[in-house]
Amino acid sequence: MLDIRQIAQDPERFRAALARRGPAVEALDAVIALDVERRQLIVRADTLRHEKSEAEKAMRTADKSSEAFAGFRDRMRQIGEEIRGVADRQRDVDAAMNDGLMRIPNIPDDAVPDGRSSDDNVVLRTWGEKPVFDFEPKEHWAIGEALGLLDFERAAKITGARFTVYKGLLARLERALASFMLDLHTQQHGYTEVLPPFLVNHDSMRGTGQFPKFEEDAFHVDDGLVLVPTAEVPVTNLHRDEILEEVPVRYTAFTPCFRREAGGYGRDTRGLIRQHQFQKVELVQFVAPEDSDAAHEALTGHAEAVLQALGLHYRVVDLCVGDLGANAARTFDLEVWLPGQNTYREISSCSNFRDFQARRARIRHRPADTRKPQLVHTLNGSGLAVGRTVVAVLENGQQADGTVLIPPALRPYLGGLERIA
RNA sequence: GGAGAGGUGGCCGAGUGGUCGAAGGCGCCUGACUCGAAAUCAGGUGUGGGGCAACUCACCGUGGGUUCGAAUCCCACCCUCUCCGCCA
Repeated sequence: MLDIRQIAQDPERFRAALARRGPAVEALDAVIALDVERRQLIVRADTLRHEKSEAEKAMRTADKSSEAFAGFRDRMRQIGEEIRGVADRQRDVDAAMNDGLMRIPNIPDDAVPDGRSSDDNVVLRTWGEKPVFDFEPKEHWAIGEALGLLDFERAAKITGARFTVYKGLLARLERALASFMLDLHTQQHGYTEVLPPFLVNHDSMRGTGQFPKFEEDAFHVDDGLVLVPTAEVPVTNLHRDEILEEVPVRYTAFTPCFRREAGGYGRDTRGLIRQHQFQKVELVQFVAPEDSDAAHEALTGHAEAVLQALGLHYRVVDLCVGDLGANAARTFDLEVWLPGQNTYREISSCSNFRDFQARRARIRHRPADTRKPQLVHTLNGSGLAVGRTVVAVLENGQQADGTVLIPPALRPYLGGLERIA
């Protein structure tokens, strides 16, 4: 959520920044108009309430059987009616303005490149090299099914499309990768491990910006709860409505993620790339505003460290405005090389939200100098998407004989196992 | 699921119809004392909104209601704790 006062103060700045995203600008004018009306109503209600409280002071000491007291009482009834009327309108206007604000996306950082789609993203750097094969590399589902360790058909039977059953060493590989990543982030990068609930309420979904715009993308269960689409939601909301004593705060969490993938019907129908349920190790940071750009670079580096340790070739791209998520001010994607698909695929998305989520979720800290609470900046990134890491390990480690070589760094987590056969 | 207790400022905790944005304590800030620190003493210290400002308004779990007036009374809901039942 953007700050209505900043918008009112300098609407042109916001208009220009949002125009880069396209049609989002129009919602801005409606919100500005509602804000003007809102302020007028506040002044009116405050004036009435002031008159009321002055009268109340007089009534405290007045003789309750006097004529003056009776006169006050009648006047007070009248004021009470007026206040109720103004307050009702105020509540409606406030709700409308707030709803509008909640639907306006974040303003992109000036550094975000122009562009309409992922084709316009800018490659910042590349690590490692494409592995060379003396045979035609297969795609991960072919490798997994040939080994008898991936079962899409039975998953479709017991649940439906876009679900998978992992078996044997592949199930263990997923578990090993998660442990490996969590150990790296907690021991080397200063994150505290968190195991949050996998169901959250609507307030949490609003706090991180998934709602109200993307309600149809989530799986809803009864009682108004929602299956988490990412650990970002429960972990960032850990500190909703709080004033943090110290920043930065860094959390990492391994959770399942559930997404309807509404609108993605034709895409990635085979394999593990686009599932309704997948697992992810997430990195979340709460930092002082002046530190968020540096924290963004650092967090991206923490995600990169996983790929480097696994020896997986990847590149880092700076998302253009057209590809940038609604809540983010800036996002760096990590794209791992998948030889079976002969392409780079997103395996991590590292975003700086600045105060956009913090304002929605009311997450603040006390700066040492002022002691006045101030909104923090929030950041998060996958470190990494575990299912897609399994894909990368399979496709990059595949051998001519159908076996898969395990990256050395991961072997301690698999009892020393060197290859999946 | 049943019975009971409770939700008040950064934290603990008092407050049962008006003089309560709220006693007291802890914590924190400033000053005194000290070479310095601790201890002690004095003062200060909630959050958010509106207004150029003086100033003003709201907020005691959430939402309604009663009343001239509600932290305080009534209703609904949410959450926490204790005991019982059930259960991985």
